[in-house]
Amino acid sequence: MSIQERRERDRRDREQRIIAVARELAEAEGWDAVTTRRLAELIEYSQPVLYSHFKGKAAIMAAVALEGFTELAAELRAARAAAPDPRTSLADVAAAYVGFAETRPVLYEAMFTSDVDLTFASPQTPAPLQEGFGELREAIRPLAGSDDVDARTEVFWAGLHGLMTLTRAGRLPPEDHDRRLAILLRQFAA
Amino acid sequence: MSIQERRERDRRDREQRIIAVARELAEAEGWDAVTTRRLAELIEYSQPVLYSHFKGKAAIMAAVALEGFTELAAELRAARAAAPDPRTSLADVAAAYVGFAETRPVLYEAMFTSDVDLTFASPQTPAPLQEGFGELREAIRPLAGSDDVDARTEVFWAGLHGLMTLTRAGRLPPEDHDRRLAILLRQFAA
DNA sequence: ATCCTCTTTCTAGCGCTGCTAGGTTACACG
DNA sequence: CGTGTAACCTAGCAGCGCTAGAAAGAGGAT
Repeated sequence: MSIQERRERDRRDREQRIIAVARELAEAEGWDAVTTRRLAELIEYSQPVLYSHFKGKAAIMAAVALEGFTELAAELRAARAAAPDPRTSLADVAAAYVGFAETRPVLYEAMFTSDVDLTFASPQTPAPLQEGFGELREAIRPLAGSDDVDARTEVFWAGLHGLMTLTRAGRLPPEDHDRRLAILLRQFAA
Repeated sequence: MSIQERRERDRRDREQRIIAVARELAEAEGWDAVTTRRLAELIEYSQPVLYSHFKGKAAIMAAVALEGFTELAAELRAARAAAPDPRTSLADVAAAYVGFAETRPVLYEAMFTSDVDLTFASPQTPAPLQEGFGELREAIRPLAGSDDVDARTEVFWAGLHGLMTLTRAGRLPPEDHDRRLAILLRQFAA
């Protein structure tokens, strides 16, 4: 038994290494630099080994994205927990979201812009995704009024996401970012 | 002179054909299907001819995107012009924006999600881009209150853009789309 | 200790991509 | 009717994601 256990452990370790290396490479040189050949070289195995762990390159990106969702959820939770009252809670959670997108742009890209197939808004949705959305929702809830909380959360999220993607793609001038965020917050705090 | 004129006209025609064919191919099979080889085959010239018109594939996509911006601006203008009073004008313009993104998703992708290098929010910004944004701004203006109109427009735009991209990427359930749009509109009509 | 088996891993290669160097063809002009 | 130049194409480079089939290695049985 122990031998097989060791093998499975080694496999899991190697899989983790693939994910970690893919992430590091993406963060250092962008997703375009993440090729199966370079990944193989970095993990010191041949290319086909990657395909014994993942269905393809997209699946590797999805695995990195999942890590991102876990971290984002943790940061949103921390921001909400640290907020003194519900009034500022939304601003703090929003700031955490924006901070995440700004400091980990490559991760954000894999999570939201690239079309890795992670199911959203469904029972099969992985837990970290639901948790992240949940933090946003709880920050919105006290301010939701008569609106459906989920729908209102989705709209707020879309606002944040739109601001981040348009700014990063050079569609919005970065210098006015804070002012725009303040306007968005005011719309939803009212 | 006439000969050279004819040649220049032919060149312009061919350049337009490249753009048109790229767009058709993208709309029929998606941007992944738009390869330089297939484009060359469709315009019945060899591959290098493309590079005598455009710096590379990205530049071809940018040209298609520019067509998209022109059409979007026209549709937004029409929607605003047809709106009876400023109160409904924003809703109509927003509906036109959403309609554009939904009926021409491939164009929308080239315009906003792919990173073609078109300068935004700058004096060098091509006219169609400025016009499209201008239509949104004029629809927002009567409702802006004390906010900076540009900033408020940008936030509203980000909201629309976020809703469209998240929905298209499968991050938001399509069936609640109208409800979300209504919430966004209410936030900005207040 | 040796053989066999089955898993793991690698080598090699397919068909594709964007892009370009260098040779060929066609055409306006003297 | 030659000639210089501009237009164009053939062929190929280096890279991509992915995979078939050979080689190597580890475990169990004799």
